[in-house]
Amino acid sequence: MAVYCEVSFPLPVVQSFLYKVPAELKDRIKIGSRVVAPLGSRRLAGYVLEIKFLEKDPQYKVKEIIKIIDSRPPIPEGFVRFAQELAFNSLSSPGLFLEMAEVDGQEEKELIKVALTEKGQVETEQKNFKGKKKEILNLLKDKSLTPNFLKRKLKIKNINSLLNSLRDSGVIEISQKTIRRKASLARPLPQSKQLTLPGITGFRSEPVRQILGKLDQGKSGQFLLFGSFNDRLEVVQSLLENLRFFPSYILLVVPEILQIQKWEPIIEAWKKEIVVMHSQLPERLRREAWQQVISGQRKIILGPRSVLLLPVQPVSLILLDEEQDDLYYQTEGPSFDAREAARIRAEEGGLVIFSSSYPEVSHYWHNRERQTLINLGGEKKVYSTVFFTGEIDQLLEGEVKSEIDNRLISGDRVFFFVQRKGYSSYLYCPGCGFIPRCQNCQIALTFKKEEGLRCRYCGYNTEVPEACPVCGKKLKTGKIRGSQYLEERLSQLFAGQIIARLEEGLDGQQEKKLLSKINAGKIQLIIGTEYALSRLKMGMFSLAVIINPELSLNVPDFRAAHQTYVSMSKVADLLANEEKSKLMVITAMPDHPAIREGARMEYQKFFESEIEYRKLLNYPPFSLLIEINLRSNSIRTSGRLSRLLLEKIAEKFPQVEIIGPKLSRSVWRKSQKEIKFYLRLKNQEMVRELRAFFNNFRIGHPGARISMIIWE
DNA sequence: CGGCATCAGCAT
DNA sequence: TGCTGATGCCGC
Repeated sequence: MAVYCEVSFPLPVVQSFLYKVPAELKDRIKIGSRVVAPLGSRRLAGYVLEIKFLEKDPQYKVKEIIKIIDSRPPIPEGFVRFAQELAFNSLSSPGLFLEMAEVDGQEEKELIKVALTEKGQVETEQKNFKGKKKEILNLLKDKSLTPNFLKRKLKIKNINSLLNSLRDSGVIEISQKTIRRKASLARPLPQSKQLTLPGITGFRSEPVRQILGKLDQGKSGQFLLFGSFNDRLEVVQSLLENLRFFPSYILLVVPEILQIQKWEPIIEAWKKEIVVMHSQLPERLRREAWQQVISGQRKIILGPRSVLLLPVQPVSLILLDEEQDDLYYQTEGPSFDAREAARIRAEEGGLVIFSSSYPEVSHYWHNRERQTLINLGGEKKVYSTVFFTGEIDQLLEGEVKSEIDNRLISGDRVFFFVQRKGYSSYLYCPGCGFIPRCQNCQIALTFKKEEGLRCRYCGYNTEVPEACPVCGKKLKTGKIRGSQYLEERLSQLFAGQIIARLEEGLDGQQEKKLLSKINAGKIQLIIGTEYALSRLKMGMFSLAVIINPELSLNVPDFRAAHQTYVSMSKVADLLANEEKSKLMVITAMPDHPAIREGARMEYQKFFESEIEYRKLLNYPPFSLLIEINLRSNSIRTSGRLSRLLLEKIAEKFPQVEIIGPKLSRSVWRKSQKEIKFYLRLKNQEMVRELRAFFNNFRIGHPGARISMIIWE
């Protein structure tokens, strides 16, 4: 009987590979070992998922492991299982997640360098080559370079075929050497004397008792902590106090690095115990932080979703703050849903606390049903709300203007929340109210003289109709007032005032300057889109004006109302907690629950009406939606794949309803198109089967970049 | 992902 | 015929 092992590589290849373990490595190989193995013509570092004993080789030919990298201990088996489960759920490879878990990087790296040979020196002088080859040789004249550098510098797609042909004609040589780095050694967590929890103390004792009660019984589980940010912080503070001497790690997760600053009170209070970790930390600081973590000196880790992939054990508590935030699943790099990752990690015996002032609607519903909802009560903020249904131009000259004038005189800041940057126009029929809409997304098409009608969501383009297709009248242009329009109007009305526009497209420097001027009170009028909300401090405004929030109800997504509610509440959060604080909403739909309750921060009222709507339309939580995204460089390949995929789903899962597909823009690379569709399921039952099906499909089509998000 | 084969378009 | 970029398949 020979020893074999299953290896996963950090490549976007879902399947693992079987290797034979040579006799001399047999005793040292473990689950979680890092090994070097031949794959194709390459030698690659991968991770051992499984060790097997087989009588003989399977059908295909099996290669041997080259060596074990044992400069640090193997990754704990529990963590390997976590990576596997997460990879299965994310249609990704365990190896990719395990690689992300190596905080201080690989200790061995292959460095490839290209240099001219003597023959090459001569031939370059003689100018024997043309085109790209000539350019490569010229660059190599005085020094050797890496293939990647050449690729970027000369914008060559297929650098290796060029280099290989140059090497074959003997003018260059390609050398390879391994770079070694010192690895940090993980030590076991120092044993603590305290093994059971102490009597619960602290201000927020009731919810804390509820949470810790479960932990004390060694059970895993989850809670939804609903309440204002400050109330939630108090609970966290009390949890940390009670867990202070508990021998386990605590992960505090925020949706983006920017949000870490909101946690300053906790960071300050726990200076000696907490560590902040994220990718933008300089290399040296990150290593230092990691040392403090693995030595057990600091057991509270605060950071973005990547902290969920830190191989620390045991983890007793994971807090996912602002759990409704899209950034938890829409981020660059291997895609995974942080909420799911947190849930899986907690299966080893930890607790997950999802936390928010405006939880995702079905999440709230499920937790209420399961009685895992911890309700700290809504916002208790003092401010007044006014709704206007009129035209913004007139309002800006009348009531709204005098209000703004007052604030400017008393030195306060005023925030204007707009839906988009720039301008945009649309067409409508003055006779019957017809608006040309996108045939895919059902949202109003924007109108530009030069390019006609275009969908800002999927890019669908069409010509301007001569007349209204319904009643034959001539179409008119309507205008949506974006940030640019507003800036122009405000600068006319408030001559002499500096106006800041905080929106996508600012570079880091500009943004910093603007923010520091705003914070210093030098700029009092601030216009911002969604982008501005997480960058401005809470409570720094005395007046906020929300302009046409109903536009965001238009996006073709069943979560549109909730997202509108969230951004309205976030604007309200920017107001100071004072009698004179005022929120003005200019909208055509003052009675829509998302707008009415969003402005007042009445989450539960919004929830009650939204849940009715969900029930009516059979959206989650009353059905389960799987959102599938297919990404590719060319629409043709992804189109072909999506057709194939949908055909197979229809065949294998006839009871599943397919919604879509439609074309949309990638959130991260806006130029990249993706194909999106939804599958509607009655309940959880078939989810695992569908996941297996998708993973299988990926093995058959390794080029396909598919991601899936489950809304239940 | 990266290596490798294959193909089409284009310049010789 | 050879160069070059694009596309697709595969790895144990």
